[in-house]
Amino acid sequence: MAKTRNTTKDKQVRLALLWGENESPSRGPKPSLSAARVAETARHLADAEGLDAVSMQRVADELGVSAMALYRYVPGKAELIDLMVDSFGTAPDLTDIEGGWRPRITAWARACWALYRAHPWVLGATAMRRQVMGPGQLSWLDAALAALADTGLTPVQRHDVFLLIIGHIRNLAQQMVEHDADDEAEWNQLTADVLARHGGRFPALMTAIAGGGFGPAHDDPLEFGLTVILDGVQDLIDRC
Amino acid sequence: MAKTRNTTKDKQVRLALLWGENESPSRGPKPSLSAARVAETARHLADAEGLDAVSMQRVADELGVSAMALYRYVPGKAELIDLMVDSFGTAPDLTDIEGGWRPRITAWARACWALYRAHPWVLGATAMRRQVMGPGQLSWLDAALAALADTGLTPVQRHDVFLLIIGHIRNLAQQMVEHDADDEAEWNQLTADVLARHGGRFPALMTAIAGGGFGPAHDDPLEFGLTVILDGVQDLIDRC
DNA sequence: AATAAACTGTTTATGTCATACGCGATTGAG
DNA sequence: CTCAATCGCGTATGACATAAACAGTTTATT
Repeated sequence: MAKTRNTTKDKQVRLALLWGENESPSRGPKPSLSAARVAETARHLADAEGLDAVSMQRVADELGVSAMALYRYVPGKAELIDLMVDSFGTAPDLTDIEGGWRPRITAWARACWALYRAHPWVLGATAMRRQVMGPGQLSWLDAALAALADTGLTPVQRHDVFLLIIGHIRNLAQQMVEHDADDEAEWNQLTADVLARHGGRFPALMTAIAGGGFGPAHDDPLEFGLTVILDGVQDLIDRC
Repeated sequence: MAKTRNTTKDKQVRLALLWGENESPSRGPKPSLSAARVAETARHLADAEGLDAVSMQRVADELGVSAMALYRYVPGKAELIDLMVDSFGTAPDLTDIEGGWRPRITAWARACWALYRAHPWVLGATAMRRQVMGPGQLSWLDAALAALADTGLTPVQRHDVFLLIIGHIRNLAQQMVEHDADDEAEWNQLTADVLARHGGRFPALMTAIAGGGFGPAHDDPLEFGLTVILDGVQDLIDRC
């Protein structure tokens, strides 16, 4: 109950924190930390050891304070994660890119993918929960929509295309998280054993495996899906 | 450390459980439950109250046993969730569908999407962790690959197309989880307030909002992305 | 039939987590 | 100078997964 209960006040606090709109207090001791510093520490921790390593206790240890001290700067863990996600700064400037919408949105996608690949925990930090967008995330959204401005698509369609592309990137990130080289081989072996026993029930799968369809991942995982999606978008544009 | 440590034995146990390959013991009292019954109970719980409601304690309560009793049937929570996911049975038969690959894979996608929409927790149950596929999941994979058999694409390409489509479905499910009608309006209002203060930094976004690009979701969320992707796949086929 | 082994469900304990509550210390506003 | 606001912290609390030890039950072996 309390978990899902969100008052409007809570939401305002959450947004204000993200947008740096909190007035600083006049009385009392000088704070030794700041929300940004806490978020930065948590981010380094996530980069180094993954999202699971980010507990309030651990972040506090890293900063040399007690766990409860963090709550003076951040309302709770959810808001801390919001801050971590938004702390990557704004999207790169794509306005100089020549050649129309396709090179521009491609460059956007590559930049976004680079971010997800460098910081895989962002996926877990933004999955399965209401996303509260701060200036950083909004700038990425803005950049993508700007890249699609001259397509002739409607605003709704442009938004849909954006969702499709970010979705593709997130899917790749997901597949990457699951991927662990030494583990991979072992699973493949065990699954092959199982299939040897039950393979008859999955003819298309057996054919695909025999044809190498489950071999090692591509050099450039983004390429295939992005091409397919953008070809489809081109068709959509042509139809209008 | 212990969390990520998986021996080969563990993996074999996990797969055997999923494939129902465990020999039943000869001595000792008759078990009052079974792995399948535990999984079924957990699944009902997840359907009714979401994945967060599925704790070992809660599932045990539901079955009228102590929490630890479950460990006689399931090695741990992760394996229980594997079972829950795989308990949906096999994919529908698509071989009767006329008109080539496109109607077939479309039917597959709609069936898959229906499953995700009816049981949104499946997304959370399969995200961010190594997927152990049982007979149920493999049958869905097999059906999708079979639908793409006559495209002339390579096995690798067919697998990639599959990943693209399942990814699209999962993205929609993700967006659906985040969506909560009463909540939605409130967030939109608060975000609009923020944008009124900082909107100048996001011109393309402001244009999109003014043009209705962030209005209510589509009647058929699957349609747009699926059409774009399959058009792209058609282009790919034509190029070969 | 007697015994031992295998298996049952349970109680109790451990460790991790987020976070509510209240304390004494600090400090700027009046 | 005084005091209320604010600081950082210690100490709960309750949820969670699961390890360990135990007592009762059933069957295979002797």
